[in-house]
Amino acid sequence: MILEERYDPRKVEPKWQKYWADMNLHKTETQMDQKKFYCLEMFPYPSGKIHMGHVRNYAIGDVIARYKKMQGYNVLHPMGWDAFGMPAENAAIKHSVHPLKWTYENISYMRSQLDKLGLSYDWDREVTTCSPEYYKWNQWFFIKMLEKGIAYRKSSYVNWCPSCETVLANEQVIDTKCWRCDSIVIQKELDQWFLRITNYAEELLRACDELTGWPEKVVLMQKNWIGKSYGVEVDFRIEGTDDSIRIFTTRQDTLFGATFLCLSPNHPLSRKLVSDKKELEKITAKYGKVDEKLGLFTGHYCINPTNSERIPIYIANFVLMEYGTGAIMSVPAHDQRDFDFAKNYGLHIKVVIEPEDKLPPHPPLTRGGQAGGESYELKEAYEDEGVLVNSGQFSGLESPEAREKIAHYIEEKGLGKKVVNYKLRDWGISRQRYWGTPIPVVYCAKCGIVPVPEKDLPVILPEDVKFTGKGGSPLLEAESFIRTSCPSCNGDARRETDTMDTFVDSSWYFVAYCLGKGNIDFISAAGSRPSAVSYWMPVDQYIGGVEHAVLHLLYSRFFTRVLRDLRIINCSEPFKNLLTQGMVIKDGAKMSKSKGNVVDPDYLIEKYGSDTSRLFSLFAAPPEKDLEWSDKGVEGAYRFLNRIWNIVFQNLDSMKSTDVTAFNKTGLDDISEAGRNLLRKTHQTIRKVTHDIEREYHFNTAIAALMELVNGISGFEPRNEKDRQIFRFAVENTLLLLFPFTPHITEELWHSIGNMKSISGQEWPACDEDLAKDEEIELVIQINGKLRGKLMIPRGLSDDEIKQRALNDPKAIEIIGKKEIKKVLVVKGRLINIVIGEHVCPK
RNA sequence: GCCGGAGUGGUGGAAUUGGUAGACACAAGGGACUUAAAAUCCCUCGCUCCCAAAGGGCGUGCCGGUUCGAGUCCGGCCUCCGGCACCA
Repeated sequence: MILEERYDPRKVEPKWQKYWADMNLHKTETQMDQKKFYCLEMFPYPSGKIHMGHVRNYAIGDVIARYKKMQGYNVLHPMGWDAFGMPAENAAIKHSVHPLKWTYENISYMRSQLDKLGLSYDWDREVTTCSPEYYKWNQWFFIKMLEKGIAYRKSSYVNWCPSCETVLANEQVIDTKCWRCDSIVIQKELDQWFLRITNYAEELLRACDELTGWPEKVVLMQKNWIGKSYGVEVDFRIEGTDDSIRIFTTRQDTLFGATFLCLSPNHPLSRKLVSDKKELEKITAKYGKVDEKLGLFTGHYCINPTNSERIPIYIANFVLMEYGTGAIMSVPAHDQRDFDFAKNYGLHIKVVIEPEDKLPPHPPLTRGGQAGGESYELKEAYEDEGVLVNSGQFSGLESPEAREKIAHYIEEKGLGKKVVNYKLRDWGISRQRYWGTPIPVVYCAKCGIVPVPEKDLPVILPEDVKFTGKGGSPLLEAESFIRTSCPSCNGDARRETDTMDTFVDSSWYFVAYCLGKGNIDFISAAGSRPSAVSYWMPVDQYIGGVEHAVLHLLYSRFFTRVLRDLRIINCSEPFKNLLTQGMVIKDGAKMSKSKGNVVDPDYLIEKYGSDTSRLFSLFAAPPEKDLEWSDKGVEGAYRFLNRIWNIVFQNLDSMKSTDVTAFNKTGLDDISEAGRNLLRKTHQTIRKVTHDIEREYHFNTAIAALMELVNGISGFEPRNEKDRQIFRFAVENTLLLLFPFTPHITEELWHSIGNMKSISGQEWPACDEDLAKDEEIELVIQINGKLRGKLMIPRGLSDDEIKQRALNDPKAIEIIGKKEIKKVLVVKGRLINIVIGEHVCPK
């Protein structure tokens, strides 16, 4: 092979991309007897073109995949398309292009972009979520969940634009207004499908502690999202009726301080207790509005079961129906929201907790004030824990103990019970949209809701529909789709027109990759254990943006458990290790079209090639941190690759004629000092690069180490045969170590020096610790902790010898003078610290 | 408000368990080559005192502490970023 004088990535990169494809080098087989590594990057939404965030994400993944492969793992490294979603539908409305066409054209273009990046994907395993072959299994899982009671139907609220007559996603509601027509968005009640993720709340929470390969931050976010809390439910009898209101609280230590009770406007009792329905409607309309705290007195009272006090019942817009019991006791002295509310409506404020120290900054609280606590003025609620007062038999206890005792008392007296609550809600998956997986049920006048039988799956999403952007989902107009017969009674029936949330698609795609294109089949797999899935799962390394820290990752953990319970999979956690890469920033802000600070990957690849683009993305910051884009930095990366190219080109003849296989450890005595240094540096670099990749994938420092090695090589002039061997050894190892980062140029140079086989099949270099050892070390001399000198000493001196040398150092002698030496500390291989007194030694 | 994370040269970032702060780059300045430029190569590059060198002082957001020794550990602040946000 002939090496061009000048490095031209436009020639080099397509050549090797074709070579790898022709050789089928990235095809992966399931081989049960081989150690495996499943490397996965979050698949993209085919929005049109890839952006720099993708480049970074996939460059990181590709380095890991190629590195693991060189280490002898059987690596699964797949890619696919998260292809259902709203932008396709928006494009249809705006540009009259069918979502299917739009999506597949985008996929085709983006696929070519990924190929240009030289990513080592096994495309035989590609998944496209909008293909019937794929979404059939969304439907099948849904049916299975329906059978198991995990999928269910209930009424819920959606964002609704009255003008467009359509449902809006949260991100389409901008400042309470419709994104397209600026109408005020209202809440509309609809029957929708839910998945009972809350069944798994406890398991998902507990297993968080086993996610040791995840960033702590993400684990914490998941825990907070699940939001477990311990408390009690207590019944408050409504005066003059047989009804009672059940409230939930975590602060039962403040129970004696409850001076009123609040119901959610959506609470079933609200309609019963409020006679003025118009007022109730007003409050209901403001339900969930964060800025206003509104209340409505019901005219009814209830009895605080602990102290028999009669307290008013209010309806309050800020009480959530979805959490706890939809009713709360209000303790204005110890909850700021209740405090504000009480001030607003002139309600009693009764202190039942005092701070233990009773010191400012808390407002002065007079112990034993008159009953009701009106005798002093509070400026704000005291929300911390403390000592109970005005709490009957519990007065004098501290909050934690009081909570235990009061909870026990409540259970004993039959007033309520201890409960655990979670913030996690069931997952609503119904979307009133076209471009998604049809939910496979039919509605029959006689039989009600009937699931589509497995044999009739998939329910195909019809193509001939109209996109107007008005009047809800285009499926509502698709008569031939809607009209069907009931699978149970054969009578006329209507299909469900809602489609599934696209998070369903991405909750199991990593399992689909294990089976491969055309082979996804869980029917024959259920109950048995398909070898491919059990071999590959879990994903060993998952890489993606932190924006998916909660939803996608939590849904995937949930789905994996459902699949486990269906005996399709034999692990509970889908992702063993997770790397959340930082954003790509330019001029201090996230790249976005509106800011005009985007860098176009196509332009970058055309100008510098993908190797340079990859190298810079990996060099400029460690993967988990944000990456500040720098055009100049890209130039620097390009320059570095050029330097390596030039080194190889300039030494081509000598390298070709040097047999590096004859090079070994024997006969090193006659090597020149420069040769010895380069050899040592090479081994040290092997060690450092390996170490940095292993330690949290710190590619930036690994690349820095390679730059140092290249600096060493370029300053080295071989003078004899041994030198030439070392030179070639150093260059070959540079190429091997650099290969996962910049596969094209290294493959080119690898072949140019006479290697016949692909560099991708080579083993990862091993460091020879003997050869990596420094012969001399630099001894740092500190006096009283301050750097005062440096000394080269041979490796392996004893502490005493080191002390002698340091104390004999002229500079040390000068500074120490006649002062007393109090202590001498030797830190092996690093430094010596001589501690001396302030004054001249008296002796 | 609550929960996280981060503050290091002109810039991006290094510094493995407390042990030489600023690796490696970028930018800048100077030089070589060239008719010239680009490219390439070489040198300088935290601040400061000193004509300069030698040498000294200061320096990892701020204040204090522990230690022979602190970017790293502890306490208290400040600033920025991210997540959650009426969850009772």
